[in-house]
Amino acid sequence: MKDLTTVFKALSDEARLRILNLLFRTGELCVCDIESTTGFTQTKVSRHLLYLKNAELLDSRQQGLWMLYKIASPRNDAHRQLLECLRTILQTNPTAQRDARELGKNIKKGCCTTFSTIKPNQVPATLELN
Amino acid sequence: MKDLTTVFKALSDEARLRILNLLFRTGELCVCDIESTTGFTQTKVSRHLLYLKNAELLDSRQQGLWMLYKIASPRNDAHRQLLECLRTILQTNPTAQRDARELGKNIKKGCCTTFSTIKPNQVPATLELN
DNA sequence: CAACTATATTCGTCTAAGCAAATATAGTTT
DNA sequence: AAACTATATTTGCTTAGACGAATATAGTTG
Repeated sequence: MKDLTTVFKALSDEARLRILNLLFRTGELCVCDIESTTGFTQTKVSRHLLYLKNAELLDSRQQGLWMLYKIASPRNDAHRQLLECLRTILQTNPTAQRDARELGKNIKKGCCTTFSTIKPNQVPATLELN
Repeated sequence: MKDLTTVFKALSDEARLRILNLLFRTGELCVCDIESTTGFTQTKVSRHLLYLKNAELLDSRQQGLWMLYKIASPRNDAHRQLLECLRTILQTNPTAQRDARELGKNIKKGCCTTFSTIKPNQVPATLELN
């Protein structure tokens, strides 16, 4: 039960839900992309990413100076179901949709995501403006 | 997004998850059934039930002196998916399973659940002792 | 209506967790 | 190696929320 409360605690904060949403809609982002899209301070983004990673909601890998984060690959069926549930819920959330549009602008301007799986010329449909 | 964090905050506490689990496995319970099964104080059970109800995770109805709580009926698709996800996750959790067995004993002894939908002679399979 | 019972609420205390600013760490470039 | 950059961690402060004990409320029974 300890694990479960850890996961839900990680989800019980607006900043963390917004960060998760960006990652659900892109695939992989560095800290500064999240910073510029949300307007959060660097400390705040970094702290919350750690929180989400401890709850096994995110995986990360280092790419040179950048640390790239993405939604965790599912550990088991329950884990997979939870992640799918989150994706669905965030899909229809107004704040989450607004952030997605903002991220779309950032990517088109060509920010750090050039190091990530998403290139400026490959903006996914869910991020398109309008 | 405010609503979402409210829901996950409600889920981010072990006591509340244990209470939810009992309700997923029975259908409807009064406060004192939850008290005797979990060993929580009356204040604690009552407070957490309110928390869960505010998050629209529970519905309640009054039956004489007793207040009966049950898992909320889904408001929409996302809500339904979340509740199903929770049910699945709790199904395989060791603590949740232990509580279910404890509740099974209580029901067989015939506690307040005689006022509820579950009668001592109708203990559901998921609550059977071995 | 008075005693009783199940549940809800208030109160005072204590711990967890959020935040920004400052600092540390580690990879990169010159 | 020195300057630079992206990210992580520490520090000190402040707020949210968990708890039990005590009390209030409201339905029930005699």
